[in-house]
Amino acid sequence: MANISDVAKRAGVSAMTVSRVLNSSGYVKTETRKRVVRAMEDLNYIPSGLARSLIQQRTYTLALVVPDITNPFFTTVARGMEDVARKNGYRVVLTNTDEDTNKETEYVHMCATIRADGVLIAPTGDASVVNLQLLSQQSIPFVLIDREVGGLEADLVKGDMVGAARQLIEHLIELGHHRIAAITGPRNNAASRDRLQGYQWALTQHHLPLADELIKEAVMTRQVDGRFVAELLALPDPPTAIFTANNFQCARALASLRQLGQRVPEDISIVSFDNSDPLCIMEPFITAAIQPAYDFGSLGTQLLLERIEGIHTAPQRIVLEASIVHRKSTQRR
Amino acid sequence: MANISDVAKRAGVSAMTVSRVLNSSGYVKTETRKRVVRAMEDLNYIPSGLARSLIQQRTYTLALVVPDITNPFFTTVARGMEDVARKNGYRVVLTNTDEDTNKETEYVHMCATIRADGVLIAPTGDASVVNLQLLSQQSIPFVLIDREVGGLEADLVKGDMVGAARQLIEHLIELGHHRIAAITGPRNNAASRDRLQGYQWALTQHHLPLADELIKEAVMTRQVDGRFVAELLALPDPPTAIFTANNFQCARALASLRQLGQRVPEDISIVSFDNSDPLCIMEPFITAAIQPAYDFGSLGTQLLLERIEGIHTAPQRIVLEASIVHRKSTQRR
DNA sequence: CTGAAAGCGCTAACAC
DNA sequence: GTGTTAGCGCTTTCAG
Repeated sequence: MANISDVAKRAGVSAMTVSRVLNSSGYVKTETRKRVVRAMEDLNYIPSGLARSLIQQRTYTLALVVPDITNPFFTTVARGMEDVARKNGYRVVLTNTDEDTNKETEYVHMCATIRADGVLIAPTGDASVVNLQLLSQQSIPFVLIDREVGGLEADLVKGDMVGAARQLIEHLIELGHHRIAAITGPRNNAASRDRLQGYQWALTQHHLPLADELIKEAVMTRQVDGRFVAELLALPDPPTAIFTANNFQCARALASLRQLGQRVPEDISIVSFDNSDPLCIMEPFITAAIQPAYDFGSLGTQLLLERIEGIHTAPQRIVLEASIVHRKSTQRR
Repeated sequence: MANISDVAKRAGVSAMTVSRVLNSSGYVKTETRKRVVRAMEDLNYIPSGLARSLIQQRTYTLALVVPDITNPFFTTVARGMEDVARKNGYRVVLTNTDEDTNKETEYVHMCATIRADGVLIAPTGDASVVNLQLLSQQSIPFVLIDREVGGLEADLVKGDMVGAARQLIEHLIELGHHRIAAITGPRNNAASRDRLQGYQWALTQHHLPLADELIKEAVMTRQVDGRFVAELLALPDPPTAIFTANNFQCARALASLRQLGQRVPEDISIVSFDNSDPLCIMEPFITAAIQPAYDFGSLGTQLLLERIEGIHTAPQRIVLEASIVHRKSTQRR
């Protein structure tokens, strides 16, 4: 692999002149430039990003740290990030924590090792605070997406999940449901807490009782426990509607319902979050709160780039509205 | 951000000793080591991967270049790659070409710039050959997955798509279908060609006519043209079954059918490739050829790592069988 | 067991 | 316009 002095030698100039051509900086005689360009082509020269980054103290690399790259929500975030990053001359490195705080630690460490210029991160939970501190220590700017971390002031782009959950539940209440189950994520995760809070507020405001047995705490990944639905239906006074807090929980709930011979929405209603996977247009039937995932990525990255350029100082909080999409998974009771 | 000589100074040793501790290479007195470790912790020292890679001429970074990271097939490939890479001390950088050969060129260039140690790539099509040559020029090992490139000898992991498509079509034929439509990908793409070939073989072997009007050439991404199905059904002698060549084509076909009031499988049967997205377990009803996507990633990466270590020399070809999963989208005619 | 010198490939700062 | 020198942060090589 040719390096800069190979090119310089072949063009009969110094390395510095080659560097100038490379960066279109400083003056280079047109004729010299041509000779240099020719030499670069002859040698298939591609400059080393490593050497460049080492001296410039800039890698033009951003990292995206998400809990599950197979979740359509996060792949959409990734696209939003990618687009903004590319437009600004940055690369993106994707990483996947599997909702595991230790893996997250590893990846955050990696971000430091590769000297990423900034990190967009959907933290696994409140325990992520140590990982974020690591980034701060290394003075790597970061922006949180989707999830806050208890007691941490930082740039953030999230959805108004309390409000969205509340609307979903109120929709059910208006349809006459008052036994509404919730399958949500773990409580050490701010996104889950918000969604559950919206659920609780709606019930409380409408003077409906909160029943512990109607709340199931599931994981946010694909490995959602399949028994929750059966347990709910086995209750003495079973729910007539189910609220699920994400893509996977909803899919699993639907599968369980089908297995148990329950029809949606005739026998039971269901609402969810983020159920927007175009792959599932085949059954576009879940009434859901759709968050603007692409904007999470693009706005988050813009914030991050501003941080990197050192433009503003006070942490910014961007809260985006979700849109409630009424489809066919709910029915009057 | 602390560097190696900061640590050295604090520990009262030379940079070299710190390096030895870092790499557990050479002898360091236990006591000295302790002092060094202490200093590293005090300073939150994280060594620069840039400087390290520059001198070692190894980045321990692999790249995965796929046409669509939102396709569950490729996210599964990514997981397979990630797992093997991590186990061997390598990082993975994911990139997304959107089935666009120019974007692919950019990303391949990026692989060279960051001095990736190797590349796993599902090429966009036959035109990708120039991109692969670029890699060869830069002596960056690569392994093809899923798709061959016309006239290029290279390491490869793919599925037996001809065979799998043939089986799917034969299944339909056995059910009494003889007007079978095919919605496949572009012909400049080896994977599409294989699938179409399997379709054609099956028909030919069973002495059924090949009808051009039954073959629709779609894109492989989400943006599948929605009119194909309507066009097929508008034919004087419309098909009684449809074969789609990937996830997105199948989803779009199903949506169109539903819109047109066609029931599956009562009115029309449908079979597909790779329809294994767990998110769609809600309607697990497509009879499909499921390729071992995870193995594409893991085996491909193993091959790649062997290449990087320079273990073997003759290009290896690994062809994996798909499993035909009979579900509920087909019916006797 | 530890250190000094050199250099990976590039560019910032200064000469000429 | 172009070249020289120095150094980014680390490791290799060789000395001690």
